[in-house]
Amino acid sequence: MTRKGSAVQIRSRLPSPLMHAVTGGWTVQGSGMIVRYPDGSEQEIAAKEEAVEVYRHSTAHLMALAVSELYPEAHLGIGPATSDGFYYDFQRPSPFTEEDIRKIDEKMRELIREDLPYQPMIWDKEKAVRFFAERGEELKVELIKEKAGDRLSCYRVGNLVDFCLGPHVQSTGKLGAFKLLNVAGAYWRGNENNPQLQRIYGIAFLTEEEVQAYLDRLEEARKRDHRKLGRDLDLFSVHEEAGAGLIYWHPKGALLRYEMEQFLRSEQVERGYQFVEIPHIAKSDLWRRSGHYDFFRQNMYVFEIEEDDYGIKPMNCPGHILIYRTKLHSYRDLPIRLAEFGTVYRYEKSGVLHGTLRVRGFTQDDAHIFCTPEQAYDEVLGVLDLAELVLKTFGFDRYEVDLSTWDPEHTEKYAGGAADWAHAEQALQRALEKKGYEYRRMVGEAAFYGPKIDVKLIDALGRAWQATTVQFDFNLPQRLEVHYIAPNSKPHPVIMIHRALFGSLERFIALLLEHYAGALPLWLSPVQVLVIPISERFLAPAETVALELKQVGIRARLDDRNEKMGFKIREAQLQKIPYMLVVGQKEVQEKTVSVRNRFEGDLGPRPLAAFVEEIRRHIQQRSTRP
RNA sequence: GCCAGCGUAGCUCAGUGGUAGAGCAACUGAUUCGUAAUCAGUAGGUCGUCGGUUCAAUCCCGACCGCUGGCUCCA
Repeated sequence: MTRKGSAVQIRSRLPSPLMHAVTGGWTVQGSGMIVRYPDGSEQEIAAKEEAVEVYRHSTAHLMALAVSELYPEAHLGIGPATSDGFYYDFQRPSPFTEEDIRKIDEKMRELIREDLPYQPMIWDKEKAVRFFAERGEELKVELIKEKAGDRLSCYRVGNLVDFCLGPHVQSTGKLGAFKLLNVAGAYWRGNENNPQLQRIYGIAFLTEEEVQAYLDRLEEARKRDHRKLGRDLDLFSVHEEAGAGLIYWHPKGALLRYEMEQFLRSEQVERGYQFVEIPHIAKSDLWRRSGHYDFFRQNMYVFEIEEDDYGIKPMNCPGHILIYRTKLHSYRDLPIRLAEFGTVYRYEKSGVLHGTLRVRGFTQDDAHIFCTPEQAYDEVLGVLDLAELVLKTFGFDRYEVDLSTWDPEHTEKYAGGAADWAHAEQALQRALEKKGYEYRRMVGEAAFYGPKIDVKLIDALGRAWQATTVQFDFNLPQRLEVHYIAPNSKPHPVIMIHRALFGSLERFIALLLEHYAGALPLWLSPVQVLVIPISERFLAPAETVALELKQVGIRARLDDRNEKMGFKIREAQLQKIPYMLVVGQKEVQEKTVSVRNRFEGDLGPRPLAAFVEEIRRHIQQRSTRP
């Protein structure tokens, strides 16, 4: 799963919207779970992962049975296991209330006590279709018609019969460690145009302890929620009167962004990137030519100035292209790498907004690489190298890598020709393999304009969010005539690679906060050192200490409030300030400061110069700890 | 956008068809303190907004705004 020396992790194939499974604690040989296959045969499952999946799936059936008994008017959708539980979709005229969920939970436990068997049956397709049609289970009929062969399996538990591949546990008495969590609307078969069903989510594990552990972790996750940390640490705010999905960065948050930008700016300059700046709005002429009005208009904010239509930029690419196009470029000039911390605005549906993870205005650490086809592979590799440095520097060791390719069945949906796509995919794939990353190939997941590599990071609740992205673009160079002069002195279309490493600063900061539970690495901490005089009598020497720290570029603050030291330390701890320096009688006499670290507590006194040396080293090295 | 839940002081949360409370934070004063909360006092809310029902609405109903968990979509 994890390649030696790298840190790639692929999550289970059916991700839950909630958290990952709690693992560990499984010591017995074999799972001890006997499952029943469609042909009636039984077998003990050895692997815990498989056992728990069956357990969850059977719990989903149990829930469907409970629902069908309590609410006979409810019809069945699908009910799979997820990475930490299960869900089942129901079609019902009135929504499930929280009271309904409680009743369903109770009913399930009652049915467990009845120890009802899961009985497999092999039916003819015709019989199954008739059976479900008679029961009014039209969704099941649709599924069977589409998915089943001539013979198919169904399972009966109580009065519930479900079209299902199995296997299942022997009887409901084997189940019990579960909890129903919430109800959500979910479109039938994931299509927005289909009717919306009601999905009931639950968690299920092999033991009650694991269920509890999961709930505890949910509670823990709430504490590292970036929205809470952002407020508590005074980093950013969102304002109802100003609009949803628009982030206001406070001084401390802005400082964090500044540090991140400084870091990445210098790394990019070292690697031959050049920084540009472009306006935030452009006339519709540009968006029309770029194709954004055809493909992205529903996400754009448009308005009018003196009878001309304008659009706020949803992407930086056309702007960078305008700069590239101001002169003819020889193949000798390439690659040209134009970078910008570019703020873009996109209309996002209100229901998808989420803290700073999904917003309507955000700043990308964007760059566009203009190169020749021959240079593409090296450029992609260079981007991946830099991406790895970024993720490592910020302490991320858990991420997913996807290679999104086009759908070869529907090539007409895409810009660019087959040769372009093949060449680009190969460059991406070769670079991934060179880096030794384990990745998932996502066929048909490419943008219409080109294939891409995405790196996704995981939030506190286990949800994956795209950060780094490397995308080829066959659309813009063509539409906006982006060329270079080849050795044969003819213009050739340039290869354009769009890339972002943080993805967006807003999103990356959210993930960073959740990753560190707010205790940001020293070099990123808005306040690095808090100087605490023991009482007002030592205000003057403490002030001197703070001043000396500031003079050498350390972000130090003095807590000059008339409070007890313990109180100040408590607040500093809650603010996750990396170092606290206590100054009192002893320190003044001995010409030292007493150092306290947020993780290690009191480290004792030492000369200020020694402390400065140590902390500057950590800052310079961008240590992720302390 | 859709489904469900929620919106009371800066924060966390009580509460009621008869115009609202606690803790923390803030402010004032006292205290001058040795590694996660010193004590006392003061002030602070058109109960998200707008409409409706009612003699009377923070509470009941509706719309809108915003937030949360999903779905669809995405950096």
